Amino acid sequence: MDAFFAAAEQAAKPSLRGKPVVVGGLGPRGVVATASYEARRFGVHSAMPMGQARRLAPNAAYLVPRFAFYRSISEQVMELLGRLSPLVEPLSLDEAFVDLEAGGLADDGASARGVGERLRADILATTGLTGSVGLAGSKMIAKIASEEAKPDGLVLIEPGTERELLGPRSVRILPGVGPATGEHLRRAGMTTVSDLAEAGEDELVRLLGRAHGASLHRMAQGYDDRPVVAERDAKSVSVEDTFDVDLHDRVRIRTEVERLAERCVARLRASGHSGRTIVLKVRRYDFSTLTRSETLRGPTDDPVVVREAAGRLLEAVDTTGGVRLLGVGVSGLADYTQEDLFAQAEAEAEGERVGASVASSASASGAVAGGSGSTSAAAAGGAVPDESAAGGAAVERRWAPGHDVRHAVHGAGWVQGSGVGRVTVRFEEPWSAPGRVRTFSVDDPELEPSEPLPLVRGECRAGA
DNA sequence: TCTGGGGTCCTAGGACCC
DNA sequence: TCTGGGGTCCTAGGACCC
Repeated sequence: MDAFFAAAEQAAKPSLRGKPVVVGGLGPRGVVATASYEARRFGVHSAMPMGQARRLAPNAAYLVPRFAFYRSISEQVMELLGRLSPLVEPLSLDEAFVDLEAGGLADDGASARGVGERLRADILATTGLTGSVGLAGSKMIAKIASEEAKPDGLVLIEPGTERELLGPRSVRILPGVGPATGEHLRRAGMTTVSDLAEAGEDELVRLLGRAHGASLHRMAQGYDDRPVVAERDAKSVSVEDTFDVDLHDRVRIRTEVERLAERCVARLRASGHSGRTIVLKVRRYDFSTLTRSETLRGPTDDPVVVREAAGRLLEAVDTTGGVRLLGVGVSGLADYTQEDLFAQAEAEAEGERVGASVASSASASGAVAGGSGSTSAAAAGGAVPDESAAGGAAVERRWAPGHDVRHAVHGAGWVQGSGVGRVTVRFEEPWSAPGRVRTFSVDDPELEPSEPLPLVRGECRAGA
């Protein structure tokens, strides 16, 4: 999808079409998630600090991401891809590989091009958004082709022409070559793909390590036989927060870690997993980042166990100077249910009792299955957040820029901005002309948050 | 207004085991 | 009895991707 988040916002908000739109974090430490093509002309791009984007494009519309909305569009697009082939490998909300051969719909350039053009038309009809298609004989080349195709295009790279096409290009177009590897290669005198292709595999391995060197050597020849993989299991679940101002207070840091642990476990459980390794992540005031991890004897999805493990890991971290970011993750995932865990803990406890006293086996099983006993209630009480401090933030969230609202008299609209007790709303719908702006009190009883409207009007999309 | 959040994969060293 | 050769697991960090 082309400039996906920004394009989705423009589709939802007629007044933003043709205008620079920047979607990203609006706090003091936010970065750009997606810039519309209009905003890119000012030099704004993904991962840029928001402050820098505002200097470059002061008149752009700045919006927070609405992931649930983007996900619903993404599902529509992925459904269309699923009609082409059973082998669809999503890379993110807005990008996927499709194995057309496995779908039996295309077996040469002409048929593939036809499928690609029909797909683009279907995506536009279904979502109101444009997508770009790259067609080639491998994932790597198809990806490069899709980059070339953007925005709103289709590029087919005929098998056999890969090397001449890639040769003169920068090493940076190869997947897996980022800033560090690019610089590494430049210092070794290699800047183009053909430089890499001419270098021996041994030299690349010596330079970049076994796996990276070997794979880059193959990619530089235009050779890539990685299959399209439809279902891959998640390997980890994590949550993290960057704070608007650095945290110094050790007690506050501790409670934030505990809240992150709760959120992480909620997501872990929602995904139907448990995990063995708990990871704490700390980014300090100077941006130096460290992780500390602990592997349990068995997988858990118990919030108390994860919270306590994260807390123990924090004990060993020096936070003097301040903390900018905290994160908690769980890896070593297993798809055990809670029942399985209890059964497993019982079994292990039984096993331990055979050779040990009852007292020591009880503490051992606690270490495995978690302190789901007496510490639970106290810890849950301690984790209740201080709501009074979050009052202002709650108002901000309720009227976040870009979010949909409904007014009893004026109908559907979206928040253009808010502050000093006022909220400014533009009243328009995806299919309407650009609408008018009105301002209300933040506690106006006639104004309420609402769900995003579909971008394409009407129910019958299937015939598209 | 200087740097998000969610992931994946790889490497390297040490412990441990046979 | 001056020092092997694998293999696996764990931890920490780094590069990369969207």
